[in-house]
Amino acid sequence: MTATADVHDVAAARLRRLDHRYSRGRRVLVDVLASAEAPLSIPQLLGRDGALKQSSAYRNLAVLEQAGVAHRIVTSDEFARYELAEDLTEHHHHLICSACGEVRDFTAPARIEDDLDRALRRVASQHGFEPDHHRLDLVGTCSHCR
Amino acid sequence: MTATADVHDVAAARLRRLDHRYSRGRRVLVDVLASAEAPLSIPQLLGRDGALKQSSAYRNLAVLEQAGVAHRIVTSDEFARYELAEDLTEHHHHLICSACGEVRDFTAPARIEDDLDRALRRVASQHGFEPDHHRLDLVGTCSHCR
DNA sequence: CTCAGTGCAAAGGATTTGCATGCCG
DNA sequence: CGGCATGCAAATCCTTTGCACTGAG
Repeated sequence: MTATADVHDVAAARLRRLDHRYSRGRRVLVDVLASAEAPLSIPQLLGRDGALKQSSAYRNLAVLEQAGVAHRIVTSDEFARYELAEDLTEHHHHLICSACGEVRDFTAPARIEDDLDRALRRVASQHGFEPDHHRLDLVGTCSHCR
Repeated sequence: MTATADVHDVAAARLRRLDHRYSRGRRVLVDVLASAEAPLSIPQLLGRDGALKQSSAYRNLAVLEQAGVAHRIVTSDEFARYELAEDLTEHHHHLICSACGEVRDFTAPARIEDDLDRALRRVASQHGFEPDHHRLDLVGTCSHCR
């Protein structure tokens, strides 16, 4: 599977749908996000590819998020972090280190996910709430900060 | 039950432990948080009690969080929000409206929670991660914004 | 050609901090 | 009294925006 190529195809298509171009800067962002093992902050993104410029990165990440290509998450950390949209990766959750702010991906057993989804749908309907997605994070201290 | 009084006692004790005083401003913050049905942003807090001053509120919420009395949460919203620490309320989760940013509390069935805890503990140990707590949010659109 | 995308520098805005004053212990 | 707490205003710092320029279609 040429997963990365697929991601670019999808990204281009989703941007086109909103009359946006899949420019070099946006492609680089998607590349970096696709090769990351966890959500990245803007400083981290800029650090991973010197061609990225701060203001353009902010702008393009906003566009990518609008288009459903990228997803923005905030921890208690000072920076927002970005990752590829879930349907471009796989459903996963985050280990968040409250000491250093780092985030790491993990997946939960399917049975847990299923039960959770069912329960959340029930709760949502009780509150007249239209569910979009759930967010499950484990907050604690990473092995490095212990 | 004089739950609110208890909360103040606990708050005072936890602050004292760090050589901090349970001043008037801090008491007011705890009062407002205790009577709220959801996490509140600083503007919301200031609005609920005119005696609260912005800079002191920020400072005192930071102190209350350090002391384990209050808990800070961030949504995709522009403001951070505060609620009482979980052991002063009861374990709950949040419905987060991605349209207006409002947050509402809900609780999940005990079986779900138990399964989740077990699964998360397993995942954490696999990653050499020291778990503190989990965070489960349901993101979507509230009845008001639909 | 035209108009979205880019990059620099300046502006915004939530949060933090300096400093003089007030108040609890 | 001594030191933390307070409040105003000024400073910070992540993020957004204005504007002139570049590049994709």
